[in-house]
Order: sequence, then C-alpha cells, then structure tokens
Amino acid sequence: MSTVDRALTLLDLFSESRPESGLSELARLAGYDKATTRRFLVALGNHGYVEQDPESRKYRLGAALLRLANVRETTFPVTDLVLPILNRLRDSTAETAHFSLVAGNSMATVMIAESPRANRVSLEQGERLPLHSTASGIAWLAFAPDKTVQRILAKPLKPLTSKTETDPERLRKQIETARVNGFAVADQSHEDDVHGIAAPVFNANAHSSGAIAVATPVSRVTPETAQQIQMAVHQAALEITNVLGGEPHKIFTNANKEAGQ
Amino acid sequence: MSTVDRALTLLDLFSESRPESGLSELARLAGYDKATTRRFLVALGNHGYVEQDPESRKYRLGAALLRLANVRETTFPVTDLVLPILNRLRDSTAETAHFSLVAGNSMATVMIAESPRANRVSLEQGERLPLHSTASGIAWLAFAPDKTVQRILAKPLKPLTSKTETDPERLRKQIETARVNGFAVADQSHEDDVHGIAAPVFNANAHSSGAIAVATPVSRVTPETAQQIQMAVHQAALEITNVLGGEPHKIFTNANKEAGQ
DNA sequence: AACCAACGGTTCAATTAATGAACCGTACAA
DNA sequence: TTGTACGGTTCATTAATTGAACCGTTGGTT
Repeated sequence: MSTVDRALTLLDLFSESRPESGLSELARLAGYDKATTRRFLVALGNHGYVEQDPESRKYRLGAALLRLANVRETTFPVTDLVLPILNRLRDSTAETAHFSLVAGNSMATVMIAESPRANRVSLEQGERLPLHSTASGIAWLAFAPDKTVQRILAKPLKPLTSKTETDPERLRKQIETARVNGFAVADQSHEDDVHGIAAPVFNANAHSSGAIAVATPVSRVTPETAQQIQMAVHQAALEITNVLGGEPHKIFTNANKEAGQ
Repeated sequence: MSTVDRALTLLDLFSESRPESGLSELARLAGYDKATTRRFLVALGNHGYVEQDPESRKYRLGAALLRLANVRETTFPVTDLVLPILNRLRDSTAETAHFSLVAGNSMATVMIAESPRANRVSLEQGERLPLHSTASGIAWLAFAPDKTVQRILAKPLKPLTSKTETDPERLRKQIETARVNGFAVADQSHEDDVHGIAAPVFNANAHSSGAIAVATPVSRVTPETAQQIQMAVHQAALEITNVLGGEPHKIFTNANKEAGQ
C-alpha cells in the first residue's frame, strides 16, 4: 500500500455518524502514527479536502470536495440515473432499497429509498458498514480482486450479532456462493431482525464498484418474498451497471485481477 | 511538497472543461513523470476518487467523491448558506456574482448567480482560473501565506490579455493593495471587456479559503458603480465568512502564517 | 493543588518508499 | 515502412516517509 493510499484512507474514515475526528482518534482508526497522520492531514488540508475546526482542533471533510463532486456529477451524472432505478426497486418490493459504494475496507451507503411501510429498515446516508457482515459487502467481495478478499479475510471478523460469520473459511464459502448466484444474502448477520439481499454493480472499470441491496425486517421474509426480491435486486443491479457504463458480462472473467495493476 | 500533496494535485486538474484526461496528458499538466502519475492514479482509483474509461483509457473523477461531498454537505452545509447571499449580491448589483474556492494553484468557480441583464458576464461552473489574472485570485493571495504568494510569483505569469500583470514585483504591489483595501480589482486582466471586483472569505481555519466576486462588462463600469459593487462584495464576503465559521477580524493578524504548519 | 493521562503537535536519525530514464507493445498518420 | 505518441512497466538510484521520544496544554481524579 502506497503512501498516497494510506493518506486517502483517512478520508474514508469520515461519515455522517463520525463527521469530525481529532488527530489521535484518526491515527488510532487508521492505525498510523500520530506524526504520519498529521502530515497526511496537512497535505489533505492544503487542497481543501479536510479542514480543521480552530476551536476543537478536530478535523472534518473540506469544501473542495464539493467542487470535485460537482464536476463529476455534471460531466458524468450518476445520482440522476441511479435514483429512479432505486425508487423502482423500492416500489416493486415495498422494502427499503439502498445503493452502496466501497470505501476503503467498508461499504458506504450513498443513496437510500425507504420502504413506505411503517415497520421498515431505516438506514443512515453516508454510513460505513463492514464488508463481512452485510449482503452488500459480500456481494462486492464476490467480484473483488483475490488480493482484496484475502486482505479482508486476514483481518479479525468482528461479530455484530450472534449470526455474524467470523470464520474466514466459512466466509470465503459464502463469498463463493454469492459469486455463483450473482447475489448475496445476509440473514441477521449485521443486525438482529434485518435480512439483506444484495447484488454487485459494475462501473466503467472492470471490477465491482459497489452494490445495490434490499433490506427487510426478518419477520416479513418468506421463501417467496425472498425470491421475488432476489430477482428484483438482480434486475436493478444490471440496470445500474448499464447506466454506469459497466459491462456485466465481464463479471465472470475479470473478478480475479487486481484493480489497475 | 509531499508525495501526498503531489498526488492530490492530480484531482485539481479535473474541471468541467477538462473532465477526462489521458495518462500522458495528466503527467504533462502536473509536471510529473508518467510512471509517477500512473501510481498516483492507481492509488486514487483504489479509493474511487478517479476511474478510468476502459475504452478510451482516459481518467476521470470517481463516484466516491459523491459520498464525501454528501457527508460534508449534510454535516456542515455550505451551499444552502452561501447561495442566498450570492443571490442577494447578484440582485443588489444586477451583475453576475460568483463564489470561488482555491484549488491547488488556481481558483475554482463553485457557485454562480448570473446577472439578469442580457449583456452579462457568463461563467462556467467548476472552471479553474489562474490566481494572478483574476480579482478572486488576487483577493485570495492577499491573505494567503507568504510562502504561497512567493511560490505563485516565482512561476511565469501567463499573460491572458494585454492588461494582464506579468511582472512579479508589480503583482506583489497589487496583492498588497488588495490586502490594505480588503478587496481586489481586476480590470480586463483575465479577459477583455470584463471587470472584476472580489473579496476574500475565510472558513473555520485561519487563512482565506476562497473569494466572492462580481464580474461586470467593462462598458458598465463607472467610478460610482464600482464603488457600489465594492461595498456590496465586501458585505457579502463578511456574511459568507460568518456562515463558514471564519473570523474576519483575524484577517490582519494571521495572513502570514503557513497553513497548518 | 498535585497528579496523571490524553490531547495536538514537533523533531530527526533510521528506514523505506518514491522516482524517472529507459523500456515494451500498440495504434495511428504520413 | 517509418515515425510518433500513446498507456503501461521495470528497477537501480534517490529522496521522502516514518515513528519513538519529545514538548506544552487541557481536563478530570484523588
């Protein structure tokens, strides 16, 4: 992992639930030395990608990101294209649908279409979730480079519920199953009472860039609804891959190449 | 300049008018070796901050920026706060007002409120403009760290019109005048027939983060309108500094400290 | 008020990663 | 066919990154 990679990892640590962090906190989260972390933050700050509250001395994401996101959105719109697909998925399943991008070693929820029902799964935008406990994460891992999968499996797999898979070998089996099926299922492995079905989406690059998923209260899951959701999710994933300029047929041929190498 | 700094500079090269670039093009623009540039792009790509078109092999900004901008905007909104001020400035002057952030060695136009008149100055969102030829750039330089000013002055000052200041010493005088006045004037120094008045805005960090400006067709500039615009721009700059959490009274005490060092 | 732990930030010799000239294969135009 | 420019890669040389130890400060505990 290059120095630049490590510096960029700091940006991935920010989310809606942790919008500000102190120097030591960031160093701890990223696993870097304080001095190193600070040099990275200064470099990021020089470009406006992070800024520091002068009172609390905490760091937060910077305003320059607005410009970049703006350029990206106006020259290659995604939100406008993905949102209708997400809404249609929500409508056809009557459950909460969400679209996630991979951010470092986790999935970041980028867009959410909430179920109209009173009893529904509610998600926080921008929230970062682990790869190993979520359907989206496993769906992404299923088509991620081997090296990445190995790196994730090598780390301790933190149990979040009693059903979280913590054994690397059994998780690898789950990932392989997801690759064969084209979608992943997470039955209460991230949160009790929540059942997730996810399929990977591919952008213009060869590898998977994220996942689309439907999260259901487990009380409503039956074999019939599950299958219906699987099909809807799979269809939506293909549509998103399409608007992102990805090539779904590459799914089974390019999954084991390391990105950009 | 650190390695991380150099890598981040690549992001600053993208704009609405240059949303995609090839490897050699980026290397040339940034002044790096091709191999170095590519390693940076791979690192940026690993985090989704750039992506590559598989056909043309050109690089563009990545989708992960949307997440970061989203987190930034929802936890620390700026657009919502700045836009009304910008619109009011446009209304009170009946000229095109715009808000720019510094991006590397240039100013990036982030928000625009166009004049209602038929003959007006029209700007492109996300466009990157040089520091030395624009009112916004000079306004920002007036409160930038000395080292930064020296770095800019050391580079060749590209003439864009017959009135562009290309002599480093005379430009330094202009910058000092802007510091004393609290605003900068650019009379056709960036484009013929365009007259600009800009004032710096300050964010939560000590140094200036950008500038707000009004651009006028030179035919409408009189001493009276110029003074009216100066006052309106200055007032708007104070308001924006306020909503950004900056402290305008630090202007004259912190301008000569290098950012974050 | 004395103590202590944790904070943000800094220093510099030891270490490790970045660098770039030269290279390959390819695509396209003259 | 030749020439040029492209994206991408290699590896000995070089230059930057690293992190333990440090400083001063803050805020809570005894």
